[in-house]
Amino acid sequence: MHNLMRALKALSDETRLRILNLLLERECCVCEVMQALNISQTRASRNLGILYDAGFLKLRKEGLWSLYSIDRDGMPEYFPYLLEAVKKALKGNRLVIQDSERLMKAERVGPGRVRRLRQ
Amino acid sequence: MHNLMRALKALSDETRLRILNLLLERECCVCEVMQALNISQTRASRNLGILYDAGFLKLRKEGLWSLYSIDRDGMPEYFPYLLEAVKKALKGNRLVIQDSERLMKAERVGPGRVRRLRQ
DNA sequence: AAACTATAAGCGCATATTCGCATATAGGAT
DNA sequence: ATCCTATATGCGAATATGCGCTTATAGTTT
Repeated sequence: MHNLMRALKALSDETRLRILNLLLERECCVCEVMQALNISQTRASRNLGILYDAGFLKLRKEGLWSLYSIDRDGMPEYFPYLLEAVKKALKGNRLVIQDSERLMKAERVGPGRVRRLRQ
Repeated sequence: MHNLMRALKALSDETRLRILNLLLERECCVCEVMQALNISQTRASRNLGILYDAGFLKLRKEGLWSLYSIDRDGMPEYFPYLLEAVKKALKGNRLVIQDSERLMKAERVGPGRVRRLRQ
């Protein structure tokens, strides 16, 4: 019950739904999430952490980068139902389409350079 | 997206998950929920209302009673995935089993009499 | 070694959520 | 009409959540 609640709480937030949408496409590092959603580093990292703690994501470190992706093998057996619901509900959503488009243009550079690029 | 968030928020609460567990078995009035979960009238009513607003429940009035049940026909197409996840996750949970047992013994009497019975 | 970079975490503030108490509402009984 | 009953709602207090600012951590480069 507690794990279910944590999972549902993790999903019931716009930022985290948008992040999940990205990760349903492919593995991302924190700075790619920043760019795709156009949010701060703190916010990207925190919300990735919440999805991670809830059991949706796995983490792979590569140099300075933290690469998050959906943990299809490690998640509880009922999680795929939640992901399926999210996928269906977000289908065609304007915002998440925009995010996905920005992800394609995103570069794997850190927050420092992202900040410089924005100006 | 907003509807999805509201649905997920509605589900990410222990009281409401326990209520949903009852309604997955059968239609209930507010006072039956009170008895099964052993909670206050306010709390039962409020949380039923939240599940209702999120789109999970339908309401049928019968005299003084408000009879809530799962709105299988009226809910968005992706809701059943959420319900399936909840059902699987709660399977075997000690607390919800207890709730279900107390529901069987519950009587369709209002909070006044419930209060008297408790003492 | 020092300087730089990507990410994580502490802290404080603003907002949201939950619940109980009290009260309102509305149907039923007398 | 009044009284009783089942449910809903306004309000306030306690708690939780989200985010930005700042700083810490740890890997990389020079």
